[in-house]
Amino acid sequence: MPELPDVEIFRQYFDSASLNKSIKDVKVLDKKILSGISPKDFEQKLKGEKFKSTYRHGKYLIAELKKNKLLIMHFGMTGFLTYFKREEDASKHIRILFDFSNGYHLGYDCQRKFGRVTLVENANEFFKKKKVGIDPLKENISFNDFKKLIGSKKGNIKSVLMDQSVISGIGNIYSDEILFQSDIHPSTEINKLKEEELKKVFNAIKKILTKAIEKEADPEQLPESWLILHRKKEVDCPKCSGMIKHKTIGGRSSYFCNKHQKKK
DNA sequence: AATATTGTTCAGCA
DNA sequence: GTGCTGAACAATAT
Repeated sequence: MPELPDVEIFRQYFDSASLNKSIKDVKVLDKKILSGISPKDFEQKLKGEKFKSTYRHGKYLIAELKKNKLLIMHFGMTGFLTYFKREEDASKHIRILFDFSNGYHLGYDCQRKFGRVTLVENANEFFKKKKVGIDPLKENISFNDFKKLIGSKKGNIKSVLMDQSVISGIGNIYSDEILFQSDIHPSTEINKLKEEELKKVFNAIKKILTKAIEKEADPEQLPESWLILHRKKEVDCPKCSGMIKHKTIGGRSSYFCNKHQKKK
């Protein structure tokens, strides 16, 4: 679930819940979630601090504490944040817990433990080491830059869209959505795409991610015409008279319309 | 009971 | 070096 729009909503949630509150205690409930730092170090370095501001890069949420102290969170497949007061309102699978001095708690919940949390001094260094590509909403890249960026890649368009070292933030669900709305079959080789098709993809990325954030990344609020609400085999296409098909592409479960997303 | 699942990473191979 | 495939990771739902 947590792709770029979801993480942006997490960021807004984090802001309204946790900014400028004194962190009274930190509990690492599952050390597997931590990367590159020991639970002891992590807890020690955060205790008594405050989250000052946040930003997002791709699927990463970054919270700044003091200068040169940044909490970086990735949500894996099942991660989310939960802010609550009473213990009985805590969700299952909270792996890291922040206690604020106002008596409230912020939980980092991650059922499948694929998410990772770390504390770094330099975010750029972290992203460089991780080979994380550009954020498609933050960096205002031109169509020409986009062409250069993905033109150096080979393989099918879906895999390239999901390649985090090129563009950061697009996962399985949104790559399907982008191609669905661009009328392109997900397994189309990227070098077979015409200029106008690339342009469609370029525009769809921004349009779809922005719209999804506006609708709080909540499927119930997203337009009925989007593929995201019809990710099932053999249902009618919400855009044309075609049929939704399923296939594994780029190692992921992909859905597409057999009529308006014809394989070239 | 077998299978599938929104993400990332790595091994093995072409 | 690049790309592809499959596996591993872990927990749950169908």
